[in-house]
Amino acid sequence: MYRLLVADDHPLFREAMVAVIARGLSGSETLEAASLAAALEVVAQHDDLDLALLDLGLPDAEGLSGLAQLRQAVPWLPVVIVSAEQHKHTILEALNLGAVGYIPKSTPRDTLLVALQQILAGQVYLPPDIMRTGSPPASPTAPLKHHPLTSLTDKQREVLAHMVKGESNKMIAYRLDIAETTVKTHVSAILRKLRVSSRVQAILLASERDDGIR
DNA sequence: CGGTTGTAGGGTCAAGTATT
DNA sequence: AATACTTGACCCTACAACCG
Repeated sequence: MYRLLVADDHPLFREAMVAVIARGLSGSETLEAASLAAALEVVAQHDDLDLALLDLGLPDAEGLSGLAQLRQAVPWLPVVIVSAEQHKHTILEALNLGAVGYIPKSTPRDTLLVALQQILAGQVYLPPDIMRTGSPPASPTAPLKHHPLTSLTDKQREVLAHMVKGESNKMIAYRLDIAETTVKTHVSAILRKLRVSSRVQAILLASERDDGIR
């Protein structure tokens, strides 16, 4: 079915992840790595991997450098970060480096399975509670009038508000009674004005300044 | 399905010109 | 000088076609 790589230096957590995957994604094969070097070795030997779960605390990788190295080695392989850290800027940075998701280690087993299924289906997973609360923004004292969100038009803010709710372009088009292509254009403009490269990053930015889109 | 590019219609505003 | 009209630039919105 699926072939996944779990890269974590804690054997107990690694084994727990393997057990959860075995139970929830029956028929899947899980490979293990206790270090970044081992993970790079595994991905070099297996070009049929569907997903890699990468811990940020690997002994031979500092912070997100492990993700960067993995992405550089196998750009085709989707990588999801599994970490105890839940700072929003770290998540944003991981997404910038090409991660397809971010799963906190505190995630319940069932939620973890839903997240993995979502990611394997080609979607991006982010924990909703982090998107709502998260860490303070990089410039907490920056006045709202200088926030890039204020440069958005009313319609663009309306579209962004629906994006924050997790709605697809198709759903947003239905809600606003406009064509889907129109929504896409708005999204393009939003990404350009917010200086981000994906809708997920725009959503994270918007959720930091929730009042800025209302 | 998400995103980009090109095109078109409509609204706004400043600048120029004509009229009173 | 004051007012009204015209013009052109610019922006927003919407859409189709296309790509990955």
